Amino acid sequence: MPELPEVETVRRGIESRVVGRRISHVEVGRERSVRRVGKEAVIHGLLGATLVSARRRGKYILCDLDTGEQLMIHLRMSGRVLVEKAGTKRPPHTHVVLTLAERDGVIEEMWFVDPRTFGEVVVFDPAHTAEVLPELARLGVDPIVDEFNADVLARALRGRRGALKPLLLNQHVVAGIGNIYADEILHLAGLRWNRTVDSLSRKKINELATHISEVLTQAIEAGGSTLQDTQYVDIEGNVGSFQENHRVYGREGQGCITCGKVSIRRVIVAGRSTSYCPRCQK
DNA sequence: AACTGTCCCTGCAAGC
DNA sequence: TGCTTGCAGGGACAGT
Repeated sequence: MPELPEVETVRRGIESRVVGRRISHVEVGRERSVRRVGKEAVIHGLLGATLVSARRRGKYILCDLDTGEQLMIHLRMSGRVLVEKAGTKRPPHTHVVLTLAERDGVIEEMWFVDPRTFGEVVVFDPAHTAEVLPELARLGVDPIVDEFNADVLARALRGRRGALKPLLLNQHVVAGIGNIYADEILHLAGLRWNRTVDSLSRKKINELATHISEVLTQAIEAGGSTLQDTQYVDIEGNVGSFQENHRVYGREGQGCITCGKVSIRRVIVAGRSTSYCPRCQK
């Protein structure tokens, strides 16, 4: 499922393949994908526009357009962005198609594909960001885009109650971590999902900050994680490889890579499947 | 204010 | 074999 590393990989793909291209045609096949502002705003806002940048904040991709408006793409659970030559057979659930004006004799299309339709494509005036995308202002620190270290993490966690894993999943605390990377980070940090913030020594916070940066950076380098359902692929259709480095996620019942002594256990925390080593994570 | 549980949706795998 | 059921989960929202 797309979390920060997968979204960053898609962002880089958009940056290299779509930024600088003028949009000559727009198709919206399923209105649910554009539910926030509606079909007309998306078509009218994108037609004739050129993407001038592709940024990311948490799991949100934000592109500036030369018209002054912005394009936001959120993949949620099953969203994919693909670029293919015009005329290529589109996969099922291709809900938004942007035709990119001819270049070097080739016409390409950017597809937004999303079987489960949780994802979104939004076009909006940045002057109205607070009304259209109020959640953007509430996003916490992005460990890759923003300056991120133990002090920043300590500040983000200050005053927070409850278990550590739900806090890592809370986009208002740290933006971009989802279920897979939360489990991977906690295993590397030797911390169990139910630890509370006030039980963490300064040394543990330092380690946690280091592991957040490390795991996300390494996962970006690996092109993200593609699970068995192979939902996630990058803009060229390639799978990621970080799943080969997963230490706990999806390894229930298998031996812990760190201690080799006990099996990875799985419980449900905050409605999410959670894998951990009962020996290495305290 | 900040926490937890429910819902949205489809594809896939397990079980009868 | 072919159906039903459960599971996957990001984030908004309602309820506490």
